[in-house]
Amino acid sequence: MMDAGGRTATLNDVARRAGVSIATASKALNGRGDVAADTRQRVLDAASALSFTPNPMARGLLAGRTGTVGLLTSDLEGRFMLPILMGAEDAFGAGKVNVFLCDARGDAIREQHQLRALLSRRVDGIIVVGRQTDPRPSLGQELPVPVVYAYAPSDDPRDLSLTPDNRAGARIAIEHLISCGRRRIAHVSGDPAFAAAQDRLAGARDALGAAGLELAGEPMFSEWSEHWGRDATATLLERHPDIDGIFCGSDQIARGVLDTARDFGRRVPDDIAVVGYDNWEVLATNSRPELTTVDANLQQLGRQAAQRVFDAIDGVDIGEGTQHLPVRLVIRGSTIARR
Amino acid sequence: MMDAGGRTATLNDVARRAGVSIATASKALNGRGDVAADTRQRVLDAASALSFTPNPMARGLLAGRTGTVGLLTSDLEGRFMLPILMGAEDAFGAGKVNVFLCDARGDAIREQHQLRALLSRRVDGIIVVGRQTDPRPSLGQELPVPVVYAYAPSDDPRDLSLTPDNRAGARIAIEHLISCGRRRIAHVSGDPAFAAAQDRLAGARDALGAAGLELAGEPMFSEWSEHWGRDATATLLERHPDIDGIFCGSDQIARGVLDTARDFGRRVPDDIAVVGYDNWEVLATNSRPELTTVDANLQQLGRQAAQRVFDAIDGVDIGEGTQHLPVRLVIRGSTIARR
DNA sequence: CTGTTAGCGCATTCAG
DNA sequence: CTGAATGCGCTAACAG
Repeated sequence: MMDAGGRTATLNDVARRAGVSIATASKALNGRGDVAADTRQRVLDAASALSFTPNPMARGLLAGRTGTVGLLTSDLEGRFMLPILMGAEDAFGAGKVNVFLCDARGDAIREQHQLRALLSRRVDGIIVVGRQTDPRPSLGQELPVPVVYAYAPSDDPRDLSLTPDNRAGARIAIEHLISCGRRRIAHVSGDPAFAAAQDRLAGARDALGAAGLELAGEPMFSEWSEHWGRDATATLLERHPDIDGIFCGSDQIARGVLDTARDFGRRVPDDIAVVGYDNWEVLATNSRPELTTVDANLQQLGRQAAQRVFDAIDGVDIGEGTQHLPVRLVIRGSTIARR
Repeated sequence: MMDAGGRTATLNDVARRAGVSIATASKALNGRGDVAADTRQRVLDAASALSFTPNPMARGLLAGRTGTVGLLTSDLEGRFMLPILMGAEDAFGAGKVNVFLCDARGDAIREQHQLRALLSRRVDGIIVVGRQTDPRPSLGQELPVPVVYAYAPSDDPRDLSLTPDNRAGARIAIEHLISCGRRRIAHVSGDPAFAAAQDRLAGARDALGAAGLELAGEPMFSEWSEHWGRDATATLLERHPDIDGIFCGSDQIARGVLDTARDFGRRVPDDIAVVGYDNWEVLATNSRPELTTVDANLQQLGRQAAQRVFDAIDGVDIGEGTQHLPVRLVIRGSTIARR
């Protein structure tokens, strides 16, 4: 990596060591042009002997590309950010692209700041990751690089946004409950101001309607917490003692639901089947019984977002509008009893 | 940002617009050398009119510094990675430094790969974040940039590592239980192969010994899960029905402990006080009762790691060896009853 | 097949 | 005070 002087090896060093010109060395290393086989080998040997790595700045200066992309998140804490980030990092890391991570902490001013920093670094593209599925303000159309929105869609239909299909997720959850023989299904969800809450309710009603059923009681909205899951279930079991299924707006809520069902002496899944949402493993696989839940395939979503940015950088038209990506149901013991 | 041709403005454009040479423009913008006040103003006006931002690649090519730092994590999923990452991003983001995120997925080969990528990008420094507090292989002493290890210390004492003080954490947890009047305290922890498990046990014994007490029964080790917390507690209450306090190796385990205590009709904290570890909020604040737990101040740790890298880049000697950073106890309802 | 030449955008000599 | 020239490390034309 460094010669005796502590300086990192340059193409010049490689060329000299191989006894060729700097241009030939460049071609040999990049497989460009025609280079004699043995010459190429000499260059490769010299390069590896010196642990030569091309300076991406010099390279980028020519190409006008930096081989970097910006990942602008609005909240690193978020449970949703991570799988997306991993997926993106995955897709990029495979190639020669590196990711600049910027956390705006959900602050619009700070986001502008970070955006400027990314642009001044000449990133080749940007992925914007939000923490909710509610539309967020667009970064605008005037940016010199392609932008893809992940999880939280942009409010401008000219942008490309990838977001999980909450409505379909709720549908498959309800269909599963119905296929388990449940007919009196209630819904306990989080803050009704969230698009996710509304979309999931809509999906649930879609599926119930298609089966000629209705929700047992009014949907119960409050907050995305275990506490609420517990409280809601207590109320629910009092008002509708005959319910045999509960579809929850999140795994956290579902955990609370399971707790209270247990306290009330209802067996899950025998008396009541419960479905969560998010497949937050630490919650879903540690409950009694383990939780059937909807997984939004977020890592996949992150990978796709990265792929779209790639494509856009390569000049491919990636389309626009909000695309709803498929989700999947993970079936565990809270809907189907273990043998 | 872009002129009519869609090209981003260069120093040349600024100079021409201001009617000066490119060298003068450079000096004016960077406050170097002597430039007449009105000339400087003309240049600044031109620059802002063109939204000029210096190309960091051209600049870095000259300076040898890039203003970027690499964050090499071994596992993005990890619950510990995040606060550290946030802290670091925080400390850097404040200045003119940006963070390259690399996830090695816990794979040594992949880590080498990422390391090369970071070095070839000429990062000015590197933070290595691990997912356990067990020592990890050093990246070596031959790197051309400073490296700081966070959470997982390096196994080479010549490296600088920052890791939470698990032993002290266990001590304050036990001291708190004792101060709550508990005398028969048991310990349920995770995988004994983890340094964290051993350090916490040692700290617990320190504090018990200092009070002339001993652990109630043998420490119980298995895995860091709710399931194990439940199973362990069942065994524990059978063998030692008189215990009045349980110190848990993690919040997950503590959740399981609370569950089983409840099943067995033991009131928390009246009959048994429970302390967790990690302050994983989603678990700790949603349990019944909420969980008293040890917080490792990870965000703080991340900030410090970033600061050390800064200092090292500036040529300050940052020392070496493993430094154990202070942790704190967060007291909630599982040890002190709510009024 | 190989080497020479000319920049990419910028900061820094050194002359004017 | 200002500007012309030099080079950071590399690639892409073109000559040889």
